[in-house]
Amino acid sequence: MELKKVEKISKALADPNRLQILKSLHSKQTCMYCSDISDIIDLAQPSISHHLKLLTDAELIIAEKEGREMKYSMNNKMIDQYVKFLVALKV
Amino acid sequence: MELKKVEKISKALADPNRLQILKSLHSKQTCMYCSDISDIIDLAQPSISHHLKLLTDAELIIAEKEGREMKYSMNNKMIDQYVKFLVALKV
DNA sequence: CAAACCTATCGAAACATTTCGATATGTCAA
DNA sequence: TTGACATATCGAAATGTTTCGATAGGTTTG
Repeated sequence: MELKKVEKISKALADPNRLQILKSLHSKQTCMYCSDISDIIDLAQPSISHHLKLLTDAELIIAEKEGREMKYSMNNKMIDQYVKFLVALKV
Repeated sequence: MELKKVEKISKALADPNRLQILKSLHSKQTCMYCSDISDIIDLAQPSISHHLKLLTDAELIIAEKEGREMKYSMNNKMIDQYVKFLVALKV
């Protein structure tokens, strides 16, 4: 994995609200809608949209349009790749 | 691992210079001194000191005083803990 | 089609991070 | 003890991130 990509993923993980979103996605064991996320995180709608964009751009989550809603799900593959890089970093 | 700690480690990993330091620590398969790091990274001395502090505070590297030099080495255990958190995040 | 709804984008304010020159602190060597 | 060296801290400028209100762009429902 490119350092640039590692940096992007690390940045995406470096925020309490975004970590909370990921934890919720995990605990729900399924996808979530924007409205679900509003219930969990105490931020205005544009802020939530912003955080979801950063997570999506880092490909940590996958966004799918479903009617007028957006469906978000965890991208396990990207976590695996990131983890692989980290493990390879060890001496 | 606490979310606060995950955030701190992620922040520490979210910078190209700090990633470069970690990669160098890995490739050298050993500890490094500040001066070694100056050779690799094109930043002023206070900036390098700052980056090393963030990595040390996140416990990704271990700093030891050795005479008037500082010796830095990778903290594999912290990487393991961070990785464990990430893997547990998957659905 | 119009109104209601969901999400994204814009612009700006608040806040955090990065960077460096200057300088302080601690350590060794003569 | 003094001078040279290694690293840390301070203060400030530049840059990046987070947040929100306002508003725009699609989509569904009546």
